[in-house]
Amino acid sequence: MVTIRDVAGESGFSVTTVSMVLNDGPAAQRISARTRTHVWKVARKLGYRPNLFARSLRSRRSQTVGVVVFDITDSYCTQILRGIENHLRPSGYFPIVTDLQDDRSQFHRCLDMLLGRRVEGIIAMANPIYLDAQLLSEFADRNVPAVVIGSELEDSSLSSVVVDNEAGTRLAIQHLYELGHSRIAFIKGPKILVDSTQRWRGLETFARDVGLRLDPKLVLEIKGRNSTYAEGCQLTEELLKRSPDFTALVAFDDVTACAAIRALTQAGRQVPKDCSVVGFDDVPSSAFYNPPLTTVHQLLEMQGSLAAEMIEELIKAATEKRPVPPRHRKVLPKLIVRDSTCPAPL
Amino acid sequence: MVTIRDVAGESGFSVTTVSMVLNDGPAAQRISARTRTHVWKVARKLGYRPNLFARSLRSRRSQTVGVVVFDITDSYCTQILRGIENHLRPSGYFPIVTDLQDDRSQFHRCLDMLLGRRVEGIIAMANPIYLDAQLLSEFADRNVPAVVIGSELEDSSLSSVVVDNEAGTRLAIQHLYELGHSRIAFIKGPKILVDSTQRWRGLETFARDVGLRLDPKLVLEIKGRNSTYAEGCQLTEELLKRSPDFTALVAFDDVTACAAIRALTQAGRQVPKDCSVVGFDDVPSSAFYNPPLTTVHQLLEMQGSLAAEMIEELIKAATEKRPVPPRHRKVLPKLIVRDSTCPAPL
DNA sequence: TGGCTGTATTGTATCGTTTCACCGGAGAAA
DNA sequence: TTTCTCCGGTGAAACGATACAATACAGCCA
Repeated sequence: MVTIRDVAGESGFSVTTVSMVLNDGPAAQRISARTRTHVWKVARKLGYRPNLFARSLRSRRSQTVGVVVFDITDSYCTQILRGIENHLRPSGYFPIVTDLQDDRSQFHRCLDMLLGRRVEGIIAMANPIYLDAQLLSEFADRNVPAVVIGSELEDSSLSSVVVDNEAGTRLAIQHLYELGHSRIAFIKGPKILVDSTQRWRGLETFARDVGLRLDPKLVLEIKGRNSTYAEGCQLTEELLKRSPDFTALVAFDDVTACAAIRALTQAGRQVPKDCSVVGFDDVPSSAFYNPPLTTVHQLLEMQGSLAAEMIEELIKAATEKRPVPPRHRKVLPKLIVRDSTCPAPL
Repeated sequence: MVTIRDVAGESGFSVTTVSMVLNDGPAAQRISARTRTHVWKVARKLGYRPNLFARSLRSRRSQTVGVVVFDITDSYCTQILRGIENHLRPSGYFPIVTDLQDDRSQFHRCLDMLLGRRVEGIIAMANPIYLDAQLLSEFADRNVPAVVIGSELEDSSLSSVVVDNEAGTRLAIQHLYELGHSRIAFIKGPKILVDSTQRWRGLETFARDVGLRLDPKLVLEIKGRNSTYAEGCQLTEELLKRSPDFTALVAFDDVTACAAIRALTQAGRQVPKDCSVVGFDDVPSSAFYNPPLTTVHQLLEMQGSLAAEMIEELIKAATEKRPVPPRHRKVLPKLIVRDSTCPAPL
């Protein structure tokens, strides 16, 4: 293994000079251009790779950011991850990922792991079921800059990035309204999720704004802690039983929407001809559903990118011992129209 | 930050002793039990966390394994990742993940990243389109133990883990055969993938074994470099045009199978009543398709786990300068029967 | 000549561990 | 008594980088 000392020896300059040149920081400007190019050439020739352990040990900077995902097999997490990574790369930070595996109790282990590896900041994806305010307050305790994605923390000292749920469902119902639907059924999300309330509010306010009546008989709610395919099917069957004359359905999310389509198909109703369905999230498989699903797309990659940008700011502020107030950003989703919606039957 | 020196001072023992005790290696056996418990107690009391940079710098061991995924947003990769992580954790290794982002040209960057972080071994997920033998030979050049998942490398010096494709498709066609189907259509995978050949061989040999005739008119092949929903639809339409009397279809993979179901539905044929469909891979969304898909499940988590086990062996061998021959393991998939298959119409 | 300035470069301590050779003393063997 | 052997533990030198203060030297003015 070739060390900085080897480069120094071969180039005829001191290790200090080599270090300054290779780091290409402000200090490198004090070194003459001739020396700089020469040192670079020698380093390249010898195939020098700085030892990150030595570097981090001395400089007390790890150049890493910890990322806590609640389930690495969930595309929600990985799309965000993609955004984080791409944003972090140019700045020289490296993401270190730990997976909660949908298990709240692993949070401590993950956090310890990251702190043990001396990450300079942490980005956490908050499945509200697993990651609550109490758990998140640990970040503050440990005195590490942190950004949370997917949980609104207006009152907290943590920064956050969230999707604008209300705007999203407005897009969804507006789309159906413009297609001429007026008998619309709804499956609301579980009460414990703030997303549920926000998404519902978007539907309600739009309906009020345009004077659309929402029939309470056509509104059902997921009882479980989170949405499942099975419950989606079951609630749809219940809706059909209650009042089979609806021509469109807005589901809390894509899982529920797909389940609804399945149940409608099973009941002999064709989607979208007999009933339009719209979801929320735009999970990757929704584009290939039978039929392809009209849904609200969260810009997950962008959310990751934003979070990365914010954590970089926080880290910079922290190293300069400059206090910064937490920031809260909300990203606007957009409607993706596919084949699960069509004009209302006359 | 509390260091080992603080623990030494507080406990009254030397740094060396503390180090030996806390590492709990063979050397710790030379220290009396009284001392050991005392040191542990002090370390816990002070909240001591060893500095991994210092440790790795001195010991020349990073306790990390590099993982190269070809696309982090692909559930194939993340399920394997889950298996790797769970296997690695108890042994104290930490996986460091880099993402090729479906871009072959990023391979060098990823590899450099990992080697720069001094990983002790590498596990690579081989999407054969992006990761070929030529690229993989780099591992050998860089002299780092490596295991490849998803690419058969019998002749190579690299170790590998693969799914038994042939056994998988045998299960698929056997299932249809037992349901009474004899007019079966097939969509073969792209020629450049070895998986395609292997999966086809499983179908052929089973047919030969039971005396089932495969009509060449009912066999189509994906022309693109990899399977897509669009081409799956198109090929299914072509099959229907050629000879609409088939009662079952075996697709190369789940994407193709879902596309086939979509195309069949569009053409007015109900699945499974008019035509059974079976896929391969069991991607998570297949369980929620309309209808839920019968498919061949690859034990991805187990594949990851196996790869992790193998890399640990290789690392151990390498540190002991003991040569080990590459190993090649093949895991048996299993059939998951859902609602896209049913007995053949009489 | 001497003193001053600024630029280009250097020497050395240091980060927090592990490693390796060594050591004091107690008991056993000679 | 002397020598040996363990046992239980220690001191100091790495590991490979960065930080900081210091220095050599050329150029310039008085």
